[in-house]
Amino acid sequence: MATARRREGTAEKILDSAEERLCRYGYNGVSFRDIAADVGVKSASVHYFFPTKATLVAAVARRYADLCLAELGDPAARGPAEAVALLGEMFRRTVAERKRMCLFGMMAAEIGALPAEVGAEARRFFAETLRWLRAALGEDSGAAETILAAFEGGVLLARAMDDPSMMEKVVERVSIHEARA
Amino acid sequence: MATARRREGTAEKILDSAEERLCRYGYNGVSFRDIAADVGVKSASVHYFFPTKATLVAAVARRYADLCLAELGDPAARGPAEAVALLGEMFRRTVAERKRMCLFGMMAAEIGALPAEVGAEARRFFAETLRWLRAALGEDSGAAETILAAFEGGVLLARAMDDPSMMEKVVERVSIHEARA
DNA sequence: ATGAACCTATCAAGTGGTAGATAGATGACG
DNA sequence: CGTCATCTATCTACCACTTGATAGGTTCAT
Repeated sequence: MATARRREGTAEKILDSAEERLCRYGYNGVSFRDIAADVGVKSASVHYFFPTKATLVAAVARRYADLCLAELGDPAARGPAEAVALLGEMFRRTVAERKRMCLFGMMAAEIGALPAEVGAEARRFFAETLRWLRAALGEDSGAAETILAAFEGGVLLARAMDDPSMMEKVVERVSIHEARA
Repeated sequence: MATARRREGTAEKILDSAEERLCRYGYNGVSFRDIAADVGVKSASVHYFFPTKATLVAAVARRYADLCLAELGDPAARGPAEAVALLGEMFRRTVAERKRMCLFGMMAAEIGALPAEVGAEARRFFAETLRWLRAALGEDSGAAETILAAFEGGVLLARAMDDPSMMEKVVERVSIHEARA
């Protein structure tokens, strides 16, 4: 869901590589050495910027959450249908263009294997996204959890079946439902 | 989603432990030694029954998928609303009673880190479950993907927020929507 | 000459996997 | 019946490799 960045220093390149790998292989599928190779440095240099794996992954999570929430913007500035379409489009892009998990979808699945500080960041992301959705839909709608769940699950389905159209079907159907409501 | 078993030999105990750990920590969060300790044998004995990690995890996936699909039964034997309620109940139980991921939800997330034979088993599970749902809903409904996505995503949300009521809200809302349709 | 940004080299722990021994059950055959 | 061979399930002991992490040195711009 996160977008492009340019003119990066080593620290940002490390975050980029870590994010990419976390979204594809999960926490235990990422190693300092792989990240270092992506960036073109040695693994000790990764430790220089991020002393432990927990601090590195927490930094990735924080940057990712901030970027997503910034992209969502002010829920009051949009009607319910537009808000759902915007959120759906972010998920659709993650699948279609990046062919990877939403970072926090991955972290939600693996939460039992994550350092506590990373789990906390995941909880924050979902809480804030739900708050945003509820604000956009109207507080009494009660659809926020289901819409977010459908989008996250759509990514799972599309990845498991290796078929991005799964995600598109979900976004389309949820949008229609919400426009009708 | 899988249910209880009794009078097990070592091979079944190994599958039980592996399934439990896979649902909680993911593929790379499971080790032969941990499983062996659960069962009360040495890791070489696990290799005796399942020579490689890929064969072990594929066996877990096969058993899990077969059990789930057997529990779903014949889609023609139920109306659409009942079918959705049954599927929803299976997901609800996974979260409320086991406090873990649906195995294939986890595998969908981590699919990039999985041996090919395991990924194939995941694809089979989702394809068959969707086929079952489509048969139950009526072929032209087009809601199957979204319903399954919402349920899988509901598990993610409930785990990330450590709040089983998330899953319950999703099941409830999807059921109501489907009963109305 | 100070400090940031790297490096080399290493460590202890854990990984999947293998080799070979052993104890006990099973069964065939004289 | 006895006993010999085979099979199953388990063990101990190891191997090569990867992991996160650390210590200490080098390079280079300010």
